[in-house]
Amino acid sequence: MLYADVVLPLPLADTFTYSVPEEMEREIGIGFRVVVPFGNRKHYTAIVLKLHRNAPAGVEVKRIYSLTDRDPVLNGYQIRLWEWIAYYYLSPLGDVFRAALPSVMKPRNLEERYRSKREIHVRINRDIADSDRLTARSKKQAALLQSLKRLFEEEGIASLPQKEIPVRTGFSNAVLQGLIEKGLVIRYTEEVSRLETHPSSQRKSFELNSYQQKALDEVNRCFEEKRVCLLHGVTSSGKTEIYIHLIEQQLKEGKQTLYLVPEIALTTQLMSRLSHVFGDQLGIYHSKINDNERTEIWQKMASDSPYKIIIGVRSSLFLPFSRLGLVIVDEEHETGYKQQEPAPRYHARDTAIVLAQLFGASTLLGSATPSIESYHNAVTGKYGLVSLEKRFEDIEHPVISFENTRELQRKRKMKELLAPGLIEKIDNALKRGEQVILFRNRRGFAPMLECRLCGWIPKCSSCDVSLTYHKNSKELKCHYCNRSFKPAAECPVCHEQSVEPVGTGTEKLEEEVAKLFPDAVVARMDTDTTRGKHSYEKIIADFQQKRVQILVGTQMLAKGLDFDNVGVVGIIAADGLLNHPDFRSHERGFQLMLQAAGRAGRKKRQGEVVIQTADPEQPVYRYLRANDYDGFYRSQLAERKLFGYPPYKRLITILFKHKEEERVESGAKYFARLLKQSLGEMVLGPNKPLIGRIRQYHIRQVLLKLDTHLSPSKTRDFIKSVEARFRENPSYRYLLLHYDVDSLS
DNA sequence: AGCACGCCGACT
DNA sequence: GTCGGCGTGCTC
Repeated sequence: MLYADVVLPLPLADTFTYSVPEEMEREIGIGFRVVVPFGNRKHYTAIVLKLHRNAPAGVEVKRIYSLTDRDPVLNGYQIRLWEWIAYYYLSPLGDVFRAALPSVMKPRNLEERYRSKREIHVRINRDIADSDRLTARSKKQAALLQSLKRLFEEEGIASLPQKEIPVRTGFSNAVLQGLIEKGLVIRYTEEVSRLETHPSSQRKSFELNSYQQKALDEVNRCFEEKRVCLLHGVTSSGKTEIYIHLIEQQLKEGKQTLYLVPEIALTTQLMSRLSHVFGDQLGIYHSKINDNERTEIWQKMASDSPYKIIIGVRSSLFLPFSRLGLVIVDEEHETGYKQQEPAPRYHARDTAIVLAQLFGASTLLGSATPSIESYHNAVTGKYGLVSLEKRFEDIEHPVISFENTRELQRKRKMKELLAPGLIEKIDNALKRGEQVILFRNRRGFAPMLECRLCGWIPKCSSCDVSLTYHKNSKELKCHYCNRSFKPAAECPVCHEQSVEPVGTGTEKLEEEVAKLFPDAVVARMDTDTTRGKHSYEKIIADFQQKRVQILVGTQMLAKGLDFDNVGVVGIIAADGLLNHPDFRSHERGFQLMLQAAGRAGRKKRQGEVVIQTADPEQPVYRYLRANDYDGFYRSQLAERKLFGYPPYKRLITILFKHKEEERVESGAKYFARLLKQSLGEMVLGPNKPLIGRIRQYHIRQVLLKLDTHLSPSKTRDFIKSVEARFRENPSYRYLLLHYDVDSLS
């Protein structure tokens, strides 16, 4: 008897064994989908991971109900990737399955399944010879038949969708109907693809300039020795062109490329550029495409004529590549690459490196502001490093200047939000016919107190992070040590009753700007104004086509957009970017400001960037002014070393949830105690997180700061053994618990 | 996850 | 007396 071990799309770590009906034995294989009964009445789509002849002991084995496909949906590489993710991110294999496949590919009942799209087509009936006689009394029918013949011949096609006939030929449906009734034209249903096709319109890629060519050569040389290479290229240095050349090399070798982009809507410019070059060899897999389209991309990838290039977000890692040669992770520092909820909480950049390794392929990480981790890996020689410092077409770096808002406040020189110096620069830019972008971050999700005079923000006395203001309890809380503080109404700097909660600010900024520059058209871009499906593109297009002179918005504006007429970029409340309560806040603030600054610049004139801050002496601004990524990196690294963060430690956050607060509290304490027996000081907490209760569930967290020399597999085995011991205690058996490996905070 | 089984309280 | 609440256990 043949047995199949299958994985189910449920949060279960184990596989389940089913017997293979005899008639299925020859068709089934590893990576095939099957439908299996599970539990008393349910059927699930499962995937075969193993075939064997060992009858499992002690359980009644059920039969596989049906085989879903004639070919496997997964290949061996995918299965190994799933297993790695489950192991490394401490998540059940079933969760990996759920994350990997589009949901129509794992239907929960027998009726619901993927259906191909059908269209009514018409074609000419070639079997009828005497068409002239049949249309002799109908001029229009004869003419339509002629024009159809011509159309088909010109375009080298055999049929057209019926609904396109009136538009393409100018004849009404009634005329067509006449031809159909006479049997001269045949109507039939055709299975069509949902995927857009876009023939390449630009056969050749651009020539590289000498700097780009040099960088490309270096990347290639680097791949001879190392699997991973970091391309550190300043904004507008033309990284995309280098990517395109690398992809072309892969095409020549018959290899596939995966081009990962962060989960942001701002990649439309990039995607259309790539599809111009690569046409139908390129598959696009982003968050807006629906499940049926995903399924068709998947099927195409599993077929024998797969896409050669996939550009996509995080989940495109799971597509069934067969000859992967290169993975590009663009904007590798973006935190959106880390999946937060639900499990598996994987990091797409790190998973991409593993995927590439499975194929013996190379990985190129690209960023203007690399993550501290990646840059560290490059500097220490684990990755190769290639720098690209010249901006494309000799656009110069923008000049960065600062406005000290605390000083200006004191001298009563501030307008509401804008410093006089910035107002003047905006005015000049507008007079020159240039455009302006103003950023103001939205702080709503982490409310703080702030001195309205000097911008002072209360910080935790032992953790050096800003405190979060809790309206309900009227308390200030520290995310890290969980201490709470009483808010002082008096600012310790100004000695005045000037400390107030701060809210969001783009609307206010828009108002002020509109008042100051009544002749300019002002637009705002934030989550409120981009709710509609195309509102986003519209705002961008309006700005690009210069119908808008001043664009006000949140950080969503900073990423991935290329404009060519921006004279001034203003960052209004820069300090707010740095005061998020976690150890990456300076890194993120720095990256964001540098990216925002990158929006400034024109072909002829140097762009200007104005940063408004209450504390221009902060080191991060010093590095920003000098455009000194390296210095910033070193300062961050020193801090990370001091406080025990990556790359010096590996973080694993363990979250506990239960409806009874005492139960989570004691459970988390018990778990931490068990961990401490081996890991000692590396175990921190449990702490009550910032949001201590979600949906009736109380939460506690334990943070592991693991030494990097510890064996990852032994550590995982140990954690799992602790979990098993923990579960032996009946009062903790149903405590929910999950892991976040390489957690971001 | 999702379902059944089982043990306790408030209802026709 | 039963209906149904959710805590507990299990699914090949």
